[in-house]
Amino acid sequence: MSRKTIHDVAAAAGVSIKTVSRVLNDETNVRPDTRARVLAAIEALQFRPSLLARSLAGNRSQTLGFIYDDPSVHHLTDLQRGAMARCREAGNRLLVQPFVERGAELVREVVGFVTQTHLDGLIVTPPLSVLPDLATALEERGIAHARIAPGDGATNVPTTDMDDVSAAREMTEHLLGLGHRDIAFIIGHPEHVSAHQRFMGFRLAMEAHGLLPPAGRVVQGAYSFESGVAAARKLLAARPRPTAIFASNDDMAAGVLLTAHDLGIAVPGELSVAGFDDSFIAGTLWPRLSTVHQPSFDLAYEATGQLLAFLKTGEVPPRLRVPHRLVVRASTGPVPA
Amino acid sequence: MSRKTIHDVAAAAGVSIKTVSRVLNDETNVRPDTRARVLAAIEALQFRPSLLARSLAGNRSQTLGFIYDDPSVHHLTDLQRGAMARCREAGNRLLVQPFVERGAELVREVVGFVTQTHLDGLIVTPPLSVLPDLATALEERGIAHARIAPGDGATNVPTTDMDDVSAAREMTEHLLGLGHRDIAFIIGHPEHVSAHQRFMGFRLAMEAHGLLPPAGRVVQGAYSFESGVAAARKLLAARPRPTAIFASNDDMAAGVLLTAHDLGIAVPGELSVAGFDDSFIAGTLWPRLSTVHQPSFDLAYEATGQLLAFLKTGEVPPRLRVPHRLVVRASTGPVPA
DNA sequence: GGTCACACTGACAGCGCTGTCATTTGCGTG
DNA sequence: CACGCAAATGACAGCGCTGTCAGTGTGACC
Repeated sequence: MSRKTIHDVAAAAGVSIKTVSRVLNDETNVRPDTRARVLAAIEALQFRPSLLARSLAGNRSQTLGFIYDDPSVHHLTDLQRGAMARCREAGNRLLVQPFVERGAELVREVVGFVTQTHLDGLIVTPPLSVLPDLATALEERGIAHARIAPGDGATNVPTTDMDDVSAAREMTEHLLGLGHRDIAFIIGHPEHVSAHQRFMGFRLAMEAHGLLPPAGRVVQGAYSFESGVAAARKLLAARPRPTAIFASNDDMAAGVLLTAHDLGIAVPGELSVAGFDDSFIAGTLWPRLSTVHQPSFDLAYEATGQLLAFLKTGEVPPRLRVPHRLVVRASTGPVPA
Repeated sequence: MSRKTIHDVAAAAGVSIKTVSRVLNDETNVRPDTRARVLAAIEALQFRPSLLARSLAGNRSQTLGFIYDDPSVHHLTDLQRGAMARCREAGNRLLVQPFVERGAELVREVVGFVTQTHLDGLIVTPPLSVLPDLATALEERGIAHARIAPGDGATNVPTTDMDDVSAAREMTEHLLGLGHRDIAFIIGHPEHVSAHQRFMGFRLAMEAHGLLPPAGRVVQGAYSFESGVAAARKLLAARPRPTAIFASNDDMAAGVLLTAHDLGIAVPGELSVAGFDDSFIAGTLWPRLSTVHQPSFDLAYEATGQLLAFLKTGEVPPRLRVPHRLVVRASTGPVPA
């Protein structure tokens, strides 16, 4: 089948290609019966306008880029789904692309990606969203983008995030409320601001109760399942053991849970375990994981919506803070006697 | 920044745009020093050719589509990663798009998607890869595509799959070898051929031992975690209980495991649980899940490679069967006394 | 030194659309 | 019924490349 073009439609409808173009783009000043005739021709020919030609001529590609470099599978999947859903609604496309480089090389790659593919804008997910040189480069070049969870500090681009500090504090208070005092904490990947913020929330809550996380009770993780296992091994080898472990995401919490089971430690009888994210995995673990619901899908959905709005109006919407909520399930319980 | 074009480069290098184009496309018949001059100009201007213009003029978009409609998160993620990795290597882009429609509507949507975006080809994942009318439509319209796990039956397009029947048989034999006779089975989503093939493998192995799956021991699932929970509830309510449950993917097996824990049934002491896929989740569950390693990543990686090769040579490579392997971990054990 | 072949280079059309601007049409008005 | 004006429509350039084909330079050879 040779491709149908706007010329075929124009010929079939007995109008000029420009009129077809007008109908295609829902422009005004087309008489209803002309429009109907064109529509009929489009339908009859099964015509689909070429997005390439459209983008090239119109200087808008109706395509957004989604860039990531995330070690946590579930969180990322949800983000991608959210961005894609919003794009679909708006009739846009989403081009997903991972970037593992850093520094000048990353900037080159990303800018090249945008330039080559005529992207209208970019959804920048953590940890890429925190990199200052990338942010600067994008702004300097006038590349529209939305940042997801870039940390505190004002941005002059559409931004969505959640309150990681408060969320972590709430979870810590939940643990404290259950009587725990010796609470261990597994920090997330240091490149993510969320890792620092969650740790901050934890410390704030502890301090509010006059507690300091004792030496050896705070372990560096990397947001991956494996790093959760490694951290748990270390923490659970100590004597006395902490009575609770707060892992700063679900994937790491899953590692803690598994390790506890391996060591024959009852959860939550002897050890409470808390996660963060409420990703798919949280509900599949046993015992079901107490966690903080992080609306990853919404975060990306809203960011995409904001970016689209910005593209249309040119106005930067105020930072959107998506609400979280504590989800207490079965993995946390009263401190053992 | 206004976009740099091939004209800018041509002017800077003191050659015609066509020569720049030649250098860009690694064509022959460019004198080395001319080439060097052009390359230098490209570098100096940080020029990136527009893929849109290229595709439009050259009639090749260097972009593949990846279409899916999969209820199993992990399997899909791995497929996408595989396809993306292969595309990257080849300097292509991958446009990921879900399709939930069926029948004529699906065909319309997919064909429209390909036409609009000038896709060079399509990676068709299960269950879309089994739909006969989609396959026919794509072939009729000459849309190059690779099918992943489309089931038996010859195809005249690049195809990759694994031997689901044998794999399920091996897992069943593993269970039989542990002394289990009363083995329950949870079927996958009926739209996927793999669901039928895995069930077939199970039955074949049982029959080889003179066993028939007793009534009520075979339950329909849908490849989702929730369907695994529902199926397990049903199966574990029966008296006597089966001594083993073979769920035809990991997500459902996770549901079984959780349900067993909820009911206080020891795994593998009182009940063995087997999965299929060896997805991310399998290693995070407790006890660690015995499963069949399905190389989802490779499946998509190879399919993409085959499609790319087909696009280049026009020759349909023979169907590629990616090897699987039984992964015995901790969730299966000897039949209880 | 002339000829020829071949490596190299460039001019130009055109991919399928949209933007700009000119032109035509339709309709109310005096 | 001519006139004026807004609505409707069309002609045409051009987005940034590649394909085609014609043209130019260069060296080998007699």
